[in-house]
Amino acid sequence: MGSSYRQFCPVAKAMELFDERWTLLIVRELVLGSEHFNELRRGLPRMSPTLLSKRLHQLAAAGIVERTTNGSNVRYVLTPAGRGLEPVVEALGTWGARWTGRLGDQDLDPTLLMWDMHRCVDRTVTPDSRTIVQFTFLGTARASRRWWMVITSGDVDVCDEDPGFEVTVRVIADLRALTEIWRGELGWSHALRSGAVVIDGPVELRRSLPTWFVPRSFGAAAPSVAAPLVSDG
Amino acid sequence: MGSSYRQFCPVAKAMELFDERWTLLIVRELVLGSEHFNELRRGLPRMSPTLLSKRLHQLAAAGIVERTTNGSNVRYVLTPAGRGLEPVVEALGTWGARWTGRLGDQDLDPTLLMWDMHRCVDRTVTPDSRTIVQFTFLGTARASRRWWMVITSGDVDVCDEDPGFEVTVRVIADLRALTEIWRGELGWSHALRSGAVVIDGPVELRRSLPTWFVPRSFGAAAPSVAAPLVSDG
DNA sequence: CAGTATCCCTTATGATACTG
DNA sequence: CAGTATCATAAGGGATACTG
Repeated sequence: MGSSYRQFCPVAKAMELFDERWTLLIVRELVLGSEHFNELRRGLPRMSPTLLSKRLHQLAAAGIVERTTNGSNVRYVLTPAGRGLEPVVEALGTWGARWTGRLGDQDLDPTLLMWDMHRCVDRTVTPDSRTIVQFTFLGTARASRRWWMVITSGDVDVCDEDPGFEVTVRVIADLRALTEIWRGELGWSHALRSGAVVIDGPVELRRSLPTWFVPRSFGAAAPSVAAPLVSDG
Repeated sequence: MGSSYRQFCPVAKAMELFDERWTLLIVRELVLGSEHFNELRRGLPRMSPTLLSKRLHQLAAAGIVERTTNGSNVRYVLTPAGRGLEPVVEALGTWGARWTGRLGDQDLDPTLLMWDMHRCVDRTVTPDSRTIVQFTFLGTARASRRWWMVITSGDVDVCDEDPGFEVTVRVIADLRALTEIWRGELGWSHALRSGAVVIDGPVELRRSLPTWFVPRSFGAAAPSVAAPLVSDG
């Protein structure tokens, strides 16, 4: 943990734990349901494994995370204190959605977007049979341009290589547009009308696909209406 | 501001601003009503003026604070975006009060406690005439042992030198005990019964003094009932 | 899968003294 | 009162390669 502020104020005592880079984002990932080291890495791709490891130890020492092993199966789980952070993450997300302004180009990341979306598929509204959604992003480096999401009744997977199954429905999207949809700032209908996103496939799937992905994004409720802050992108 | 996380997540975008040391504590001070540079310094005594200045500029650049000058009078005021951080500070404070465990000795600070208390005097319940409360802390370095709070109808001042007025009521307290009272973890009545705090003066003032100070501490509502985290103090 | 081991280097920030 | 200037040190943390 960072060094002490030497203040009795509860805000200061809390921030002693969270004023270090990445810490609260790990908590966010855990709140969102990640449990394994490499799951966390996928949600925090810019973080070095060394640092992630260090932070997890710190969080465990602080009583926020518990590391449990079951044979060779390692899991990180929030303790009650860790779950108590959900309102903090929520408040930060709400503020960030409201006041943080337009995303910089560098904040757009197809890998992260696919990872985030794949864990928020509502399988009560997706087709019963195995469904493959192919995503193509425009204006993105070739390597991370094309993605496949394989939705089965038991699981959702994403990969950047053709899994070989026949594609059920295609999504061709401007990366920023889909990201903004995901953040709740842009509506599917508007994006489809403007052509920033195109859905290609059987009509009933084209219709329902926008309901398949249910952002658990914090603060998604409040699309920014008033003037946001200046972006420093 | 700290470097970018390169994530579109609103929590990450928010934490780009707040994962640097002191930043959110400055916001806390502003929320609590400090406006001038040296007021902020008093609430953040361990922060160097250079760093405070830097942070204020960062907060201004981020649109959270506005610096206004009126002749030679400089004020820092939260913008709407800054005021929007109140729920964040609140959530952190609530979490900190609930889960942060027993204060370390190094978190106890009579100067800070006096500064914090003096701005939370409820002048609707203090005597009408000028009232001087003398605080004496036990087990504290001589220099910061004795304080005078001068409460008038228009103002409240604290100083660590005898202002020369006749003392109206005396408070002799264990520093930790008064700090815990202030945090809402310990009741006045309990502290008075145990002798950790003694109030000396006219009976009606002895009775009412505990109501004079109304903590605006965040999260003071929830004295920690369940097991708090291990303190690393 | 679940991490460690290194290495380097920027940067953050604490301390102190000074100025308009 | 409201800050700047300067300095030295420690760390924080990014990148990459490697291990059980």
